[in-house]
Amino acid sequence: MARLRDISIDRETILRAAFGLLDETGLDGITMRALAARLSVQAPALYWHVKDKAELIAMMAQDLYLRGREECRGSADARSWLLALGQGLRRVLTGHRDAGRLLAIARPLTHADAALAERMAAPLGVFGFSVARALEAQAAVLSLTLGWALYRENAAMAEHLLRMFDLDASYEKGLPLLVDGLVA
Amino acid sequence: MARLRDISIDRETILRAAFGLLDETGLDGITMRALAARLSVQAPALYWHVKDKAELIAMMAQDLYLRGREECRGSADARSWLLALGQGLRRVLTGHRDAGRLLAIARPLTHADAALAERMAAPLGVFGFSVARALEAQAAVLSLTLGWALYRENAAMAEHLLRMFDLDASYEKGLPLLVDGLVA
DNA sequence: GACTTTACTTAACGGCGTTAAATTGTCAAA
DNA sequence: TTTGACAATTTAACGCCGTTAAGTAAAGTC
Repeated sequence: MARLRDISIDRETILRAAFGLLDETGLDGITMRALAARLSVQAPALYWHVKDKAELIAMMAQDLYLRGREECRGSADARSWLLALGQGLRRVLTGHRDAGRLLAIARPLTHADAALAERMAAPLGVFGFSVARALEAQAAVLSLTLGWALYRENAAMAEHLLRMFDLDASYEKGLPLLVDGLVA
Repeated sequence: MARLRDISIDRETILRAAFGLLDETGLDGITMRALAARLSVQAPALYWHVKDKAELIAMMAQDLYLRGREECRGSADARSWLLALGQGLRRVLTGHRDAGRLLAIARPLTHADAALAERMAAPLGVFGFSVARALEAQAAVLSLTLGWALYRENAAMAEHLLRMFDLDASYEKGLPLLVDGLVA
């Protein structure tokens, strides 16, 4: 497996390096050249593993979503599942610089078919939600969470405004309000 | 006033042209050269009126926010005011291509001081909200709305998924849930 | 050992935001 | 009525970006 170099790159190492670069330099700092340099490689080498930059961003977005959804497993009812979804994604998003902006500019999944929709709806289906209602509820929670993350990333605006109210505590308060309505 | 050309450009015409360009070509289509061409001008001419592209995007974002807030005026109580805020902004965002993405990447206002915070909180203050509670409530509504707009702009993802649930109707349902909790 | 495949390199292209410098038209003062 | 300051643009260019094309060396295959 070892070719020209002792360890060669693959999609996984590229993804990890991209998150490292994101945290250090922000979304604007993610360039193919900078990412390649971090992997001790020339920029065009990345195109062997990744179609283009948009696909890389989409990979990162999907990774964030999946990590956010991990916390939902084991929830006892729809209410706690939706709360865990929101808080899980929020924790993941606050854990990476510009993560909200990244999700905002990421291009959507290429193949979103009915099977995917049903897979996404399955966890809430266990608690008696129809597919449509499950997707609606998730969309609401994810929308609120993503919007909040974007608010939070506007640090300069938050600078003065955050002294006048607690954005994080506000989310903790707002999320249950929405979720309670969704499960009612 | 007429100089080299019959009509010269100013910040207002630039802003309008930028929205026209946004609607026709999307966020990626907004380049200083394309914007200049639309105004029959060379790109560097824009820098006489606008500091840089980030300022232009910030101007557009502010314009969207202000237009969204216009519908709130005349609301009789906090509940209807917050509902009007959400629906107003949502209507503005759906009226421009990539408007959500634009808000997501726009850099925050440079001078967000205590006076601005109080001005933002004033309308809800009339209905007995403290400054902190007013800012919290607005942040919640705007977060949900912005998040929803971003969802909506992912048309390809929506393509198949939207056949399984109605995103717009879902917002109409989700917003009151949140607002009812906020005013309770 | 010849041939293919994998995974990279070097070189380059066009487009981007932005800056510097030159240029042109307008207006006020001399 | 010429002169000079000023406003608003032009031309030219720089460095960076994503991306593609073509070349190349190591590893796998027959």
